[in-house]
Order: sequence, then C-alpha cells, then structure tokens
Amino acid sequence: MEEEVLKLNNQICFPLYACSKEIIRRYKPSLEKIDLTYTQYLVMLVLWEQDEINIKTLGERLYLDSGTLTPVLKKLERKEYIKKEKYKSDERNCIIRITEKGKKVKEIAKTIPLEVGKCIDLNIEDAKNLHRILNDILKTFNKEKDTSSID
Amino acid sequence: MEEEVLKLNNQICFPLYACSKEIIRRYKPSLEKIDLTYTQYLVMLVLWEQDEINIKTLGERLYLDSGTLTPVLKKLERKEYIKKEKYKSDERNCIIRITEKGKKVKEIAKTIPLEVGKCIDLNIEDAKNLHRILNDILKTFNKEKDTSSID
DNA sequence: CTTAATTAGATTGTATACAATTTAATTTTA
DNA sequence: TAAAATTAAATTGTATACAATCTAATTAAG
Repeated sequence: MEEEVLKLNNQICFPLYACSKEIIRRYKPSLEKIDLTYTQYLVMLVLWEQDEINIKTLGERLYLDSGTLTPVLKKLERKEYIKKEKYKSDERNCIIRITEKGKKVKEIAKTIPLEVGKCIDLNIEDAKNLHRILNDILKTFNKEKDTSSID
Repeated sequence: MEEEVLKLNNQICFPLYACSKEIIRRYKPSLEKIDLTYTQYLVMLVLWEQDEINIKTLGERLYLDSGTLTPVLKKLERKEYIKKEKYKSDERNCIIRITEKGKKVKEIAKTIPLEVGKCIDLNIEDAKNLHRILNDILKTFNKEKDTSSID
C-alpha cells in the first residue's frame, strides 16, 4: 500500500496548484476592466498600500524574482500605472512609484474582491482556516531564507 | 475601512498562488533525479495510477488545456516515458500510454513525496483540513462546468 | 443524404515563472 | 587602497499556462 503516496488525490501540492490557477482564471473578467493581468494586479495591490517600493523588497513580498518582475514592471510602466527610478544613494537599487493614473484605478479595483468572491463557494470558517494555514506555511518558508544566510 | 479588501494580506488567492509556487520549487531537486518538471510529474502521477488515458480526460483531471498539454506530452514522448496513439474508432481522440521506462521510474518517484514533505512544516490536522477545503473548492468548480452546458 | 453543428487536439500569440548568467555598482578585505 | 566578494537588476534560455483560432473527424438536423 506504499503506492498511496503517489496517488493524485493524496497530493497536497496539486490541489493548491489547481485551485490557485482556477481562481486566477476567475479574476480575468474583472481585471480586464482595469487592463491588468493577475501578476500585474499583485504589484498594484502592494502599491495601493504604500505608494512606492524597492524592486527587491517587492519581489520578496510577492515571491517573485527579477526575471519575472522586470518584464511585468515594464508593462505596468507602459500603461503608465507606475514609474521606475534609480536610487541616487545606490545606483544598483531601483524604486517603483505609483502614478496618479495608477492611484485612480484603485477605485474600480475595490469591487474586484467581492466579484471574484462570488465565484468561490467557501464558508467563513473554511476561508479563515485556509488563510491561516497557508500563511503559516509561507512564514516557515520565509524563516528558512533568514537562517540560510547564517552558515 | 473599505480599503481592507485590497490589502495583500487579506487576499485569499495570493497565499494559494505563492504557496503553490514555493512548494513546486521545492519539488525540483527531487524531480531532477527522474528528469521531470512538476507538470510532467503530474501527468506521470496519473499514468502510474492507470497506464493509459485519453488526452481530454487527462486535461480535466489536471485542470490543463490542450495548449498546455500538447507540448508537455511531446516532451514526455521524447523521453520515452509515454506513447501517443489515435483511437481507431474516432480519429479525433488521442490516447496516452505509459511505457516500460515510464513504469520503471515510479520506483524512484516513490521517495519524492516524503522528501518534499520534509520541506513543509505542516501538522497532520492542518494538512487534512487544507486538503479537504481545497478539494471542496475544486469540487464546486467542477460542478459549475457540468451545469454550464445545461443552458 | 448533405450541410450545419460539434468535438478533440494542435497551433498561435501573449504573459508569466524561474534558474543561471551577466552587468554595473558598492563593500569588504587583504 | 586595489583586488575580491557581494549585491540588485537585467538578460537569456527553457517550460509552462491559457485564450483564441484552426483543422480534421464525427454527429446531428433538416
């Protein structure tokens, strides 16, 4: 019965992967209204909270590396939702700033979570649990990173 | 306080998306030993359970469409883990069959879930809950699909 | 029985993802 | 302080993902 571990229905990562993709697919109609993909939306979520952020920090928040972020940020810049600028104190560093246009779409974006939420049949109890469990896992992943620089 | 809905930490999809990616990244070292990517591994999980499957059904099981599956299956065919064949009864249909070589790697693959599991700090209670909640959500997504053909 | 739908896969185009490498700037060290 | 190490982004190469379209085969309708 050791074969059980390889059954699709016993996997923990697969439902995570499938659920994530299916929900992101349901974001699409709402996000089209503000001309954003899901990944671009994640960047905007951060900027709607804090106006500006360094690229490296942004990558850490979103679990994305520069290979992913560079082209995404270029697209957001072309849409004039953000501006990119180098630090004067350290020219290696880049800062991303939200523009007025970027701030304006936030008003429309406010309706999105409710719209998408309607597509997901999830009671409050489960939603809370899901949220806590996933954030617990992510927290341990972040901790790994912190301690890996010790040796 | 209506802004709360747009805070990254209040999103339900983001931790799903981030967790899924981070865990898949942790599969990589193990999967390299059998020369598979995570998506290719998912296909093999299905075939280790049932030897052969029609492409359409495979796509439904894995929540992947032909645009994704076609190149993935081509790669698995090149590695000689699977073979592709057309139905004689209906030439539109394609069937995927696991090869002997594909069956053989299953033995090595058996160690993978435990290896990856070690990277994830998750107690049994939470793991069970996570599994149930996600599968409940996926079930409702499948139901949507069934009823959408009614109208 | 013939034309009009439907269906399964493949193809095309766009957008991620991420490992590995490169580049340029800044720090650290000998 | 000059060379070595480190750091932040960008670049390159490979592999998904998915919407939209296309193609060929099959079925349904009139």
